[in-house]
Amino acid sequence: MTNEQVTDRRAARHQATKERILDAAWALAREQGLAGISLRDLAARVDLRQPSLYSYFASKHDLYDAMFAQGYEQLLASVESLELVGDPYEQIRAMARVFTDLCVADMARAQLLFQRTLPGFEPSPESYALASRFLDEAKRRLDAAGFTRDEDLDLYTAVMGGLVNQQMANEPGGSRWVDLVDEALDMYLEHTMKKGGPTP
Amino acid sequence: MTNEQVTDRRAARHQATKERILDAAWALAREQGLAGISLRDLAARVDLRQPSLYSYFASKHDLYDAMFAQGYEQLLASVESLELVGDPYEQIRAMARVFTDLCVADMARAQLLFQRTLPGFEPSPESYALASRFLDEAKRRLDAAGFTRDEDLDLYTAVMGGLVNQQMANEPGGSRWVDLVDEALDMYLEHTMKKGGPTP
DNA sequence: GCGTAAAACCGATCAGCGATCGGAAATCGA
DNA sequence: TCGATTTCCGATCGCTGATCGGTTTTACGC
Repeated sequence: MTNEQVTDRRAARHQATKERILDAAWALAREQGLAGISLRDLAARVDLRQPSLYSYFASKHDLYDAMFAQGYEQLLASVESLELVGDPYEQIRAMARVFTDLCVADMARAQLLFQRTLPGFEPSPESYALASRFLDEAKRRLDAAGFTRDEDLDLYTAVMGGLVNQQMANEPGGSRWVDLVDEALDMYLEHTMKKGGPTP
Repeated sequence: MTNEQVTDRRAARHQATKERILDAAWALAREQGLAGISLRDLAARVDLRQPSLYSYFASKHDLYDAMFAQGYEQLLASVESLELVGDPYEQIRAMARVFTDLCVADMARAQLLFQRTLPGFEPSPESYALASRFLDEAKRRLDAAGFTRDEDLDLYTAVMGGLVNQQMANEPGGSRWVDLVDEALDMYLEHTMKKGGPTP
C-alpha cells in the first residue's frame, strides 16, 4: 500500500483541493450568481481563509477562467458523444437540443460561457481554444448538411443563443423559450436548405 | 425676465443636475463598461463628491434604474415614430432594423436593457412598464401581419436578441451578426407566415 | 430685500471586496 | 528524522458603495 503512487502526492493533493474549490465555486455561482462569488465565502466553503485560495488560483479571474474551461469541457463531452452518422439534419437538431438542455440545466455555466457578463473577464488562450473546438464541432455538423457559408453558422449560433438568452433574461428557471427549439430548428433548416442549394 | 417660471426653480435645478449625472453615467458606461462605473469617478465628472450623488439617486441601483428607463424611452421613441401604414411585413422588418441599429449604436444601453448582467439589479415596476410597452409595440406589429401566437413573438425576440447578443459577445464594435438581420427576417417571416396560416 | 426652512454638499467613516505580504505551520521526498 | 517546499493565515492595502452630521447654499414666503 505504501508508495502506491511513485509520483508526487503533493501534486495530487494540490489538484484535489483545486477541484474542491471549483465545485464550491459552481455551487456558489448557482446560488448567488456568477458575480456574487466572494472569495471569503468561497474559502469558508472549503474550510480555508481567503488568502489561501491564492495558492491555487492566481486571481479571481483565474478562477473564472478555470470554470470557463470546465464548462466548455462538459459541453464538448456531450456534443462529441453524439454519433456522426445518419441524417445530417437530425444531427443538427440533436446538437441544438443538447445545447439548450445543458444551458437551462446550469444557467450560471451558460452565462459564463456565452455572455460577456463579468466585468473585465476574458478567457485565457488555452480556455478560448476549448470554445473554438466547440464551435468547430457545430461547424462540422452544419457542413455535413451542406450549410457551408459563414452566415449559416452565424445564424445558427444566433438563433440558439437567442433562445437561451431570452430564457435566462426573462424567465430563469422556466422553459418558455427553449421549448421553441424544435420550431426554431424547423425555421432555420428550411431557410438554410433553400439558401445553401439542394441537399448534397 | 424675473420670475419667468412661476413654479419651483428648485425642482428644475434638481432635474437638470440629475440629467447631467445621467449623461456622465452613460459616457462612463460606454468607456469603462456598465459595471465599471465608480460613483467617485462619476461624481468627479460633474464636479461633485461621491456622497452628493445620493441627493439625486437613492443608490447605485437607482441610478441604473434611471438609465434603464432612459434607454427604453429612447427605443420606444424610435419604434413609435415608425409609420403604422402599409405592408405589415415591411413594418416588422423596419422595426427589426431600428432595433439592431440602436443596439449596435450604444452597446452599453443594449446590455443594460436586454441582458441581466449587473449583479442584483432589477428594474423598478415603473421602469419595467416601459419595457413592457416596448414589447407591446412589437406585438402590435406582429399581430398586424397575422402573427398572433405567443410563440411568434417569442421567436421574433429570440432571433433579433440573438443577433445582437452574438454581436456584442463575440465582436463588439463590428457588424458580422447584425448584418444578418435581413436574412434572419427572410427566415422568420417565411416560417411564421406558414405557421400562422394565410395572410389576413 | 430679508429671514428662514429646505435642499444641496461634503469630510469622515463604515463594512465589504480582491489582492498582497511575511511568517508560522504542515507536508513529504530523501 | 531532517530540511526544503508548499500550504496556510493574520494583518493590511486600496478600492468600492453607503451612511452620518454638520456646514453651506438656495430660493420661497413674507
